[in-house]
Amino acid sequence: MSTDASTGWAERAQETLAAAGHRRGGARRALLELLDGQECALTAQEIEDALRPRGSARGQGGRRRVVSRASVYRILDELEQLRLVQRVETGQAMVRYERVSEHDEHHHHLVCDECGVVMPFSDAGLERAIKTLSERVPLAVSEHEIVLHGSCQDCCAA
Amino acid sequence: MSTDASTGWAERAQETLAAAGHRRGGARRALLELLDGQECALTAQEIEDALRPRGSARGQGGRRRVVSRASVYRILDELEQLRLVQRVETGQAMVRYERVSEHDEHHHHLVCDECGVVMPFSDAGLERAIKTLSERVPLAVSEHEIVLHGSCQDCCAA
DNA sequence: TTTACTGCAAATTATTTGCACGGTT
DNA sequence: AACCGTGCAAATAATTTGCAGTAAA
Repeated sequence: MSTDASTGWAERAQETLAAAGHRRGGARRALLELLDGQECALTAQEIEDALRPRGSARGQGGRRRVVSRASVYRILDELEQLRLVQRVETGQAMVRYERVSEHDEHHHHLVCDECGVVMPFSDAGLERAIKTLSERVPLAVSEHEIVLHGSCQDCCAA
Repeated sequence: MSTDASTGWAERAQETLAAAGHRRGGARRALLELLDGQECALTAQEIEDALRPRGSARGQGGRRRVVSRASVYRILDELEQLRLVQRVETGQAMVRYERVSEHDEHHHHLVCDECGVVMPFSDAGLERAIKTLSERVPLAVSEHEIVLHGSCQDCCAA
C-alpha cells in the first residue's frame, strides 16, 4: 500500500485479479511487470516484442518467456475490464494500452503524425475544464481521453 | 440556396477536390452530400448503409446508387488528406468520420459505453484550455480530439 | 484433482488494393 | 480519346477464438 505509485500498481493489479478469481500465470505476471515499468502507452505488438526473450535477465527473476499474442490481447482485455489498464486510441493503426494509476495524476497524449512518436503530457487547467464540463453534459462521465496531433520537434526541424 | 456553414461545406469540398485535380464521380458526390447533412460522425458501415438505395428513387433528385465499400474508404481517405474530413476514434470497433467545417465551432464527442451512442458537444472553456496548453507542449499541434466516455441518460435510467 | 492459463493456429472483421469497365473532361 | 473514378472480389493486418496441453490451487 505504501511505496510509490508505480510500484503499487502491479501489486494492486495482482490483488484485484486474485479477487476476481484469477490465478497467477506466467504470461500475466510478465505483462504486469512490463506495463508497470512503462511511462506511456504501448501497442500489443510492442508488448509482444518486449516480452520476447532477448539477451537475458532484467529485473530480479529475469526468466523471460515468450508470451503469445493471444495472451497479450486476452490479458489486456481482462485488465481493461477491471479498469487496471486503459486503451489509448492515437489514430495510428494499432490501439495502445497503458496502466491506470490510482495515485498518479493521469496523463494524455501527444502524437506526431509524421514519425508516429507518442508522448505523455498532463495539464491541470485542462483537467479542470474537463471536470467542469463533465457535469454539464448529458452523460455520466467515467473516463476521458485527449489526444493532440501535430509534428514533434525532431520532425519540425528535419 | 442558403449560405449557412453546413451548406458551404460540400461546395468547398467540391472546389478543393477540383483544385486537387479530381473529377466528379457519382460516389463521391453522394458521399459529400451525405456527410454534409450529418451533425455527427459516422462509421464507414453507416455511410455505406445510408447510401444504399432504399426503395426506389425518392423524389426526383434522389437518383440513388449503390456505393461500394471500397469507394467509401477511398473517398474518405482523400477527404481526410485534404482536411475536409476528420477521423474520430471512439474506442468502438470502427473508426468514425465527419466533415470538418471552417466556420462552425468544431465539436468533440460523448460516447456511451453501454449502448454505443455518440453525441457531439462543444465547450469554450475546454477549447481555451487546449489552446493555451498547445503552446507549452513539445509538439506543433495541428489537431486535437477529445472523447468523454460514460453512460448516457437512457442507459443510466434503465 | 480441478479448473484456470497459455500457446498455436485457424477464424473474424475492418480496411486496403488490383483490376477492368464506365463516366467525366 | 485520355484517364480518373468506381464496383467487385481478393488481399491485408489487427484482434479474437477454439482447442489441447501445462500449471496453479
